[in-house]
Amino acid sequence: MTMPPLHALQAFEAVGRCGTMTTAAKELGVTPSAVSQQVRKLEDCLGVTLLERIGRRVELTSWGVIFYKEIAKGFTQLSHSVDVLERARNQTGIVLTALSSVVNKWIGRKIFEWQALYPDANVRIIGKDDEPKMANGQSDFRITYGKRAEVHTHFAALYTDWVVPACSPRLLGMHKLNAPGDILTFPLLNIEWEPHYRRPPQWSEWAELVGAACKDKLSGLFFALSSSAIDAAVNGHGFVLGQMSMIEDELNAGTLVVPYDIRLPLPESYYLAWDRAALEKPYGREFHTWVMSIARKQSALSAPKSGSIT
Amino acid sequence: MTMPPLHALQAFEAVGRCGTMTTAAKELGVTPSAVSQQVRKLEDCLGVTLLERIGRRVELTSWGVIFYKEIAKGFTQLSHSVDVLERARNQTGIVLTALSSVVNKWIGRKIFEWQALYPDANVRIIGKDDEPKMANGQSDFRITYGKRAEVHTHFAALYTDWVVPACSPRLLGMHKLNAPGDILTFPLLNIEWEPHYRRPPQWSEWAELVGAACKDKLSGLFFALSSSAIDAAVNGHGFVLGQMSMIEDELNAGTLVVPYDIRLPLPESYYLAWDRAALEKPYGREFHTWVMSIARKQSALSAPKSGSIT
DNA sequence: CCGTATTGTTTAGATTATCTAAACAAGAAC
DNA sequence: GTTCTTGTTTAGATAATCTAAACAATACGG
Repeated sequence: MTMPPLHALQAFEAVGRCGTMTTAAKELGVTPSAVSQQVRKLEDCLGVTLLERIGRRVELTSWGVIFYKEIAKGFTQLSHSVDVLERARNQTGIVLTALSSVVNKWIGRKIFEWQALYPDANVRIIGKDDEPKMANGQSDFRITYGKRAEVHTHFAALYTDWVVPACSPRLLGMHKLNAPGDILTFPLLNIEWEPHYRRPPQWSEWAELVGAACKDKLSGLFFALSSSAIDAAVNGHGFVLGQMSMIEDELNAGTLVVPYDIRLPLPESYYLAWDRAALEKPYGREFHTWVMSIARKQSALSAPKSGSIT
Repeated sequence: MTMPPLHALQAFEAVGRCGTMTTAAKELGVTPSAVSQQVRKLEDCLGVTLLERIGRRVELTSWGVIFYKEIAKGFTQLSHSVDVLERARNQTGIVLTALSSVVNKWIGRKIFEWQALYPDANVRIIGKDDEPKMANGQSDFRITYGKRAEVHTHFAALYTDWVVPACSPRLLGMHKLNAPGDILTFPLLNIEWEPHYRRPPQWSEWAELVGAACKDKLSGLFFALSSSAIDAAVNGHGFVLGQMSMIEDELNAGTLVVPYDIRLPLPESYYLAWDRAALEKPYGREFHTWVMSIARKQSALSAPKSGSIT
C-alpha cells in the first residue's frame, strides 16, 4: 500500500495525541478546518474510518487506535531525530541562547570579539524567546531579561540598559527641533513585550520626563521585538526609544541619530544564566568571563554620562 | 528546535537510502531538482550541511549520517504503520486482490451474489496489478491472468474470456452496417497490456477473421486498462473489442451493443490463486468454491454459442 | 583528447497541496 | 431557550512543491 500524504498523517497524529481537532490545530499552527480535511483525506486514502465523530467530539475508532499507536512512534522518532542532531552538534561547542533582539543587536555583534580572542572555540548563538532547559542540553548559556532568569539555577546580572529617542537622519529632514518635546510630534514607534517581561519605558513616560504634553494615544505602531522597532526607525518610519546596547552600531554608522540624549532606564537587568556543566566544556569558563566582561562595559556605555539629565 | 518540513525530511531520507539524488527522485516520483531543493531547504532549516556535493556525486556528511540513521527509523516506522493497519484489517476478513479491470468489471459486480449468500462474511476486494505475496498476508485470494499465476503455490484456471466488438448505440447513430468489416471504418479503441501479460486480441486479428482489409494503423487510441477502454466505448468514443465477462452489464443496460457477434478468445485463462491459510479462515472455503462456480458460468457465457462463427 | 552522457544545482514560474474564511450543524453549558 | 464551542464542508486564496530550462562538473567511450 502506498504511503498516505505526510501532512495528513501528521494531522491525524496530532489529533490522536491532543484529543480534539481544535487543540491539534493549535499545535500544528493551522485551523481546525485544515485538520478536519487532512484527517478526512487520510481516511479516504486508507479506506478506513479512523475517527468517530460524536456531535462536537471525536474519538479514535478501533482502527484509529491501532494506527495512531504506530504513527505516533514514527513522529516521535522524527522529532527525536532533530533533537539527536541538535545534541550531537551541541556537544561539540558552546551554545548560547538569548532573546532574539539581544542576538540581533547585541551579542550577535559582540561575538566577533570573542572569536578574535578564541578562534578555535565553537560557539553557536540561538535566538530563543522562551527559557531553555539547561539541564537537558538545550543550552549552555542563556541571556534573558528580568525575573525570567530565576527559573535557572545559576545566573548573574549583566547590565541594565537605558533607552534614548533615536531616529533616522532622513526623518528629521529639514525639520528643526527646538525642544525635546518636539520629538513627540513625529511618528513614534512603540515597543511592547510579552506580559512575562516588565514593559520597557514607553513614550508617555519619556514625555513626562521632559515635561511635555502627554497625549493619550501617541502612536498606533507597536513592535514585539525591539530589534524590529529599531530597524523600522532606521528605515525612517519614526522615532524609537532605542536601547543603548542595541543601537551602538547604528549611531556609529549614522543610520540613527539622537537629537536629545535624554535617557530612561529599563526597569530590570539583563541576566546571564548557565548550566554548571558548561563551565567544564572547553572554553566554557572563558566564555562566561568574557560575557560578564563585555556586560560591565555595556553598563557603563548605556547609562547616561555624569551631569546629564536623568 | 522546530520540526523541519516533512517533505524535506522525506527527500533527505530517500537520498540517504538510495545514494543518489536521481534514484531518490525516481522513488519519490519527482524530479532531481525537487529533491535537490528539498535537501537544501532542510540544511538551511537545521543550519547544518547534511550532504557533501562531490562533482556529480553526493555523500552524507558526518552530521548527515547521524541524522539519516534517526530519520530512517522514523520513516520506516511510518511506512510500517500503514502495513500494520492493513494487516490488522486483513485479519478480520477475506482479502481478494485482482487485476483492476477484473475488479471494476467482473468480480466487483458479482460480489453482491456472494454477499446475499453470506451476509456475515467480510470480503475486501483490492485492485492490484502486480502479484501480491500471499504468504505474508497481502492477500488471501488472487485473480490474475495467464502465466503470472505460476508465482503462487496454489492456483486453478477460472475461465477463458472471449472478446467481441461492441460500441455505444449512439456511435452507430443512423449508420447502417452492411458487413462485419464495416466496423473497421469507425474509431477503434485498442487495448494494450503490460508486457508480462500475453496481449489480448487486436483489431488486426479480428479484421483477418472477418476477411476484411487490414490497414496497418487502425487507430491511435490505446488503453492499458480494459475497463477504461470499455468506459470509453460506452461514452461513444469508438468500438472496443470488449471482453464478454466485462460488458455483461453494459449489454443488459443497452449502453453497449454488439452489431456482429463474432468473437475471439483471449490467448490465456484467468486464474484464481490462494493462500492455504485462507481456506482456514471463516468462509474461506466457501469463498473459494463460490469463485470457482461463478467462473464456470462465465466460461459458458463468454464462449460463442454453438453454431456461431468462431 | 574530445565529445557525449550523466548527475546535480539554481532560478523562474507553473501546478498542486494545503490552508483560511465563511457558512452551517450539532451538542454542551449556562 | 440562547449562547458558546467543536467540527464539517465548500470555495477560493496562499504557499509549498514541483517542473522546465539553463548551466556546471565529472565520467565514460571512442
